[in-house]
Formats: sequence, C-alpha cells, structure tokens
Amino acid sequence: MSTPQEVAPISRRPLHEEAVDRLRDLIIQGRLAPGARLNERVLCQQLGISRTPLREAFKVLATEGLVELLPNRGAIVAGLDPTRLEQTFAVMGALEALAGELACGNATVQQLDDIRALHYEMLAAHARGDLAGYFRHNQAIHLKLAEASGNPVLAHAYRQLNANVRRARYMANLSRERWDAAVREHEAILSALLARDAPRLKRLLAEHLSSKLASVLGALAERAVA
Amino acid sequence: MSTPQEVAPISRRPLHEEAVDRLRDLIIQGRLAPGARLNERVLCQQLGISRTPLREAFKVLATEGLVELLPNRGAIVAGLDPTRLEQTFAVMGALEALAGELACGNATVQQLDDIRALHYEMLAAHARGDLAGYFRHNQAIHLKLAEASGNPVLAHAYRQLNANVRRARYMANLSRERWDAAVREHEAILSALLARDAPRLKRLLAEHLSSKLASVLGALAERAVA
DNA sequence: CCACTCCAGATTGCATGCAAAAATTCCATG
DNA sequence: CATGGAATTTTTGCATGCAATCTGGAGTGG
Repeated sequence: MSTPQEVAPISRRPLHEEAVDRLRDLIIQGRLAPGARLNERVLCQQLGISRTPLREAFKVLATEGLVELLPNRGAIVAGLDPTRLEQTFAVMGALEALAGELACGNATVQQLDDIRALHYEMLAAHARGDLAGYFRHNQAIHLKLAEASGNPVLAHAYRQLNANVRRARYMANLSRERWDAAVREHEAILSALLARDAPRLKRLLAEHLSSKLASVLGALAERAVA
Repeated sequence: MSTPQEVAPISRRPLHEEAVDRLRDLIIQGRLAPGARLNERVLCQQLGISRTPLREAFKVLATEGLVELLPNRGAIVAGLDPTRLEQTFAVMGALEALAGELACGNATVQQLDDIRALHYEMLAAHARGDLAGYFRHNQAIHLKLAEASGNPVLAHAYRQLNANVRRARYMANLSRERWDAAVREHEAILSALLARDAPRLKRLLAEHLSSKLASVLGALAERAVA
C-alpha cells in the first residue's frame, strides 16, 4: 500500500481555494451578513488577490449554497430564513442518523478515542464558559462522527450542509440552560457511541438535533424581532 | 400567489453555467471517461468559449465531485470506483427514504399527476425498448419525487449525488431481466406514493435502490474484466 | 408631485497576456 | 541500449483590459 498523501506535502495552495476558505469563514461567522453584496473590487483588495481567483471562489461558494449569483449584478451572501433552516435540519437528521448507525459498526478505536478526547475538551470549554471554544469542539465532534461512519461521501454531504447550520449557530446566542442541556445530551451520545449501540445513538442524535433546531429558531426569531 | 419565475425568462445564461451543464452531461454520459485529462485549450475550442468561464466551470464541477483538480496540473474527470459508488448509494438511500416519507405528506395532487404521467411515459419507452428514453423518464420520476417532498434542500442534495449514479448507469448496460424487474418495482412504488403510504413507500424505495446498486455493480464488474 | 427618459459612473462578464510550473523532447553519457 | 538531465514546448495560474450591462441621479414632461 502506498502513501499518496505524503509524497507532496510542500504545495502552495491555489489562491481560489484560499479565497473560498476565507470567504466561507466570513459568511459562517456572520461577518458577511445574509444579503450583503460582495463587491469584487473591494474583496480583491481585502484579500490581496485579483478578480479571477475571487470570481472562481464565488462560483464554488454558490454551489455550496452560501452565496447567490445574480447574473450581471454580482454576488450576494445567501439568505438564511427559518424555513430553509428547518429543511436543512431535516436533511441533516437523515444524514446524521445514517452516520451514527454506520459509525457504531465501522468506527476504529482510534476514532472513538479522538471523539472522546474532543468531548472532554468541549467539557473544559463549557466549564470555562468559553462559548467559541465549545462551538469549535462541538463541531469537530459531529464532523468526526460523520467521518467515523467510514463513508466519505456521507461525510462530505454532511460537511456541506453543516455550513448553513453553523451560520445560524453564530447568529443565535445560546442560553445557559440550553447550553447545559446540550452538554448533557452529548454525554449520552458519547456513551451510546462508545457502547456501539446504534438504535440508542440514532435516537439521541435525533433528539439532540431537534433541540438544536428549536434553540436556533427561537434565537433567530428573537433577533428578527429586535 | 405570484409567479416569480415568469418575470424574467428572457435572460442569456452566463457562459460558465452553460459550460457546467455541457461538461456535466459529457461526464455523466461517459463521453469524458473517468480519469480523462481536461485540456483547457481543447475544451475552449470545442465549447467556443475562452479559458476564464471554462476554468470557473471546472471549479463548480470539482465541488460537485465530478472532476478532480490537480494543482498546476489541470483537471481530470473524477474516478468512479465501486466502493465510492456503494457509499453514494448508501447516502442516496437515506435521502430517498426521507423524500418518500415527506412526499407522502406534502406532495400536491398536481405533483402526483406529473409523476404518474412520467411513469406512463416510462412504460411506453420500456415497451418500445427505448433504453435512453426509459432512463430519462426514470430519472425524472426520481427527481420529481425528491421535489415532491417539499424540501428543496433535500432535492438539491439528491440531485447532486445523483450525478455519479447516472454516470454508473450509463456505463452499465441493463439486462432485459433487470429492466423488467425495475419496471415492476416502479409500479409498486407509484402505487404506494399515490396511496400516500409512507412506510410501504420507504421499503419499496430501499429495495429498488438496492437492486439498482447490485445491477450497476454487476455490470461494472463485467466491464472491468472486459 | 410623480413618473419617465437619458446619461455618466460603476460593475460585471469574458478574453487575453504574461510568468511560473509541468511535460516533453532530445542529446550526451555510462 | 538504457539513463540522466538540460533545453524546449506546452500548460496552467493569475492579472489585467475591454466591451456590455447595470445603477443612480439629473432633467424633463405630464
């Protein structure tokens, strides 16, 4: 067996990839608000690149559903209405259920250990009241779970949908109660995963997702009023 | 209710979109074989466009998983190995199950009628022995089912994964037996959908997909040997 | 006061140019 | 004859230029 990844680690990334990652982060973090116009010249200067790679990045982000391309009128950050968010959660639910089921059968011990480690780091962030750190580790856990399914197609689809969920997350401030509850849910999820108890894991993941949706929608509604 | 689509039908599409569609069709139909190098200059001439929109199309197709970008070395058509295909089918299964369930609840009478009409057109193609026409209507039915879920996010994810399945379909010649069986399966699926019997529909869709996978894998293996 | 037209500036879509990287050819050498 | 490597050609990555389109506003007529 060869090691195809290791042979060429010294490679400068193309500018358009860098641009995609930078812009995606900006959108997810809400620093580029939904509906905001993406002026090519301005972004070119801010990113220090020319229009060609930037426009390529727009096309990629449009395919991912994070920006909307208006022909002859440029690009805007895609909107994020509650309806669309609910629809996204419904699909995420189906994917996460499958991921959990497969992970119970396919996850390596190494992967379970990784997830366990991330779980404790997440608990640490929670104890510290470090919301950003909590989000980061939380995301990492869910992503690792998708990867532990052993199905890269599934993991890829999950990651792509997840971008819009993360966006909502950044907008919606977590209440302390909901935060504590989420941590408890994660405890149960981890325990089911480590026991490789697929039916229980699927149920817990569905409940967790449903609580998350309710929380995000609630916070989003508050923000809409304010 | 307004008719937002009707207001601006007279719009020339951007060249890069046209290029994406053309290239995607070429890849799905196998006219651009897996692993084939995509030379920019050659394709520019064939499509009659310049390199800029073509390169933008490459980025989009790479995000869709149909082409692979090799930094500084151009683009190639993504490979299509049986493992990856199985993984894709697993995800499709989860999505189709959800789509079927939602469609039973949400499909409009109009949508059901559309699907029924497509079904009979598919039967006509089958009777005629018109394989291409059969595939086309078959695809349309599955896509309409995803749309009838009322969840556009789901429909979009389904469509994207479907590209690679269609690719395999084009490569794998259907046996007469399998073709007849598929038609019978579709009869049952349609009946369950019209009865809005979600549990039965989900089961039938899963069986149908599983048969399809077996058929495609079998044909692919034969081709690999030959 | 409103609506409508037309013009100037700004912005996008696409083509092309140029430098860097890769592929290929060709020749020299063991 | 195989092999290594340097020069040449090809190809890619990015920047920029130009034409088409859009936006905003001033001016005119209703």
